[in-house]
Amino acid sequence: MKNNPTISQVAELAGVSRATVSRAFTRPDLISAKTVEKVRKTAQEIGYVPNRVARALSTGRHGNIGLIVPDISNPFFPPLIRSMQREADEASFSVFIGNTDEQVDREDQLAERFVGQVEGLVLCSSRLPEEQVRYYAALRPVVLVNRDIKGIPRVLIDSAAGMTKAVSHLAELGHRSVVYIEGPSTSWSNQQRRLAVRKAAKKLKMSLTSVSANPPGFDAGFLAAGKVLESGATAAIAFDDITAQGIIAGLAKADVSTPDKFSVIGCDDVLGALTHPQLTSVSNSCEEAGRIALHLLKDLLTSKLTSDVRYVLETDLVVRETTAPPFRRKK
Amino acid sequence: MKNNPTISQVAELAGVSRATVSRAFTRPDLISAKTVEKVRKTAQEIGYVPNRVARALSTGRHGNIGLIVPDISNPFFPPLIRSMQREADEASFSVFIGNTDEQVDREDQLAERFVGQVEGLVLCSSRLPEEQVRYYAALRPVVLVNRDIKGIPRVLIDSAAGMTKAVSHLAELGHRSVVYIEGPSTSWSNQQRRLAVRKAAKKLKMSLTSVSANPPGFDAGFLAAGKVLESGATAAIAFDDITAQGIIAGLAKADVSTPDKFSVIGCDDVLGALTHPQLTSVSNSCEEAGRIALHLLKDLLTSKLTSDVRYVLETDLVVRETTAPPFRRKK
DNA sequence: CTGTTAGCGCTTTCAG
DNA sequence: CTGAAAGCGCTAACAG
Repeated sequence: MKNNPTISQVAELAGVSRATVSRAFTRPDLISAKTVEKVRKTAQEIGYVPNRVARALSTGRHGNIGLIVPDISNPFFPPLIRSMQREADEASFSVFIGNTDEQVDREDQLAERFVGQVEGLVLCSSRLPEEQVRYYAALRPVVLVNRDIKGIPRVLIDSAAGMTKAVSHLAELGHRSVVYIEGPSTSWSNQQRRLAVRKAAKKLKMSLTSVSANPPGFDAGFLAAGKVLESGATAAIAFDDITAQGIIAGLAKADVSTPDKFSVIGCDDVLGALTHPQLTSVSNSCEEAGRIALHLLKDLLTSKLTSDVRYVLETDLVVRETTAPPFRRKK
Repeated sequence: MKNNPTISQVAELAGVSRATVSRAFTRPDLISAKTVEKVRKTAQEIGYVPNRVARALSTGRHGNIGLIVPDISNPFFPPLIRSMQREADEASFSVFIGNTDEQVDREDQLAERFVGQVEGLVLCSSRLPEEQVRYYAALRPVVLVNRDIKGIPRVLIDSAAGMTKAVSHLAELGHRSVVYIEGPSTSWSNQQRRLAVRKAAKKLKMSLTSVSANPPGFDAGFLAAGKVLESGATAAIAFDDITAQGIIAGLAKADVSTPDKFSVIGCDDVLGALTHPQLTSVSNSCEEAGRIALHLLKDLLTSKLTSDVRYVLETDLVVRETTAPPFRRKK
């Protein structure tokens, strides 16, 4: 179990050279069928499995890539990881997964650890300083998801369109005052979302305030509910779905029901129809993002990528059950 | 970007031997501080990063492990992956992630690909035939999660205890009639859960019926709501949380609110506090499962594991807001 | 403290 | 079609 059989042992037992054994596994077309057969059989017998590390050192290729995400428990990421994985498998790539728990130093640490043993890196919602990202990008091909750095291939899920629609939707329902619940200030996504909401509100002449819920999550949303109420708004748009749910729970605690007395819109649409009432949310195409990111990385690895790629995925509003006309509070 | 600087280049530029450069990175305590400084600096300048592949070949250790799960989008797994990752990081292990989409051949393929480049493997809910699992276990240390194979270290999540408590909980609230929503009939988990519910109901002299929701999921639960109502029960225990949410939604559609008019309990506790009202559920401690699995693997790697380990994790009931005393329907 | 010398296991020309 | 030989980049005794 510890010392694995090597190519030499197979060679000796099969009565051939090491080169032949090697070829039997990598270029079987180059040697006679019966030799392949013989080699494979004896390999099987002694439990020989090619050592990919040695192979990698020799060829300079190992087909491993690294994927770093801030929080795998955030339902936004699993579909992305899954689709990326799938795309990776197609090219027989193995993927290292790294979870940073939203901490920059852990992200840096993981990237550093990965960079010496991968052909390329995909950084999702990276919180690393730009120069640090560039450092890694200089070492190995890097693709970014939801982080916009010029010169580094990136796929961005642009919530702007969806957010704009969200504001319009609220306006149509009659809301005049809305509050935006902010995510991490360093997050590109948050910046996009905030900006879009701000613009739309201005255009529709709605009043806008904002409340922070950082790091985003159910608890942060729950805690933010008080301030949301104080804001005097009649509707909230949250940085993400989980935070939105927290707000709904927090409001309920204060006897403010959704959507009768307060409207709430989430973002990312990761909960789907799962909750009750079902959350109105800005959908994203994170599966597609994963697929495309890996595609870009593959292209990068085969030098097929020449120009600066900035792939933007649009979003849309999915209206469900947490939005309704505003409730006129007395007093 | 393609040809990375090697130890030799650093050595030459720094005017030392390759061994010294190597030591500057791996055993800095063995050489003078100023040499370390000098080496590190020139390395930095030319963008040298130790090649972990070469290092691995030389030392025979690379600290990589493989993790294979059936479906990363199933909310059951992310927390497990996350805790495993965390535990792995502590020992500077990097983890390969593999998603099988519940397909045996993909699982086999991933395991085969991983086995040549990892120190150990963790297989979650493996669908592989036992002999195949044993094959991999002979090649590399393997730890199983939710798969019970004698002789291979495994951690099992046992829903029985939690299910029993769920039934008791309902009994204490005053319920006399409960309905169990079945998952896949071939699923070991479902069998285990159904059996536990049946036993507990019998013991507490409660009447029990069952309704199928197969394949489990939100829609199946939603559709099952009608039958749940017809059953005459006042409470339901669902095979999993998602199905439970579907039932709640289905009941709501029929103007039966939870928990005032009907109590619902889920299983797996993957939704946490996310929903409103928050779902009462049977927790499965999958985080702990991940942590322990990795711990076992580490022990296995350092030959600290002697006897056959079969670690069983108990489950517990997490009472939240979807259970209440029974509503006495008129008529 | 630092340099020299062998490999780790595999692939890959280059000959036969 | 198969073998011999030369590394891939790094580490690890063993000397100095």
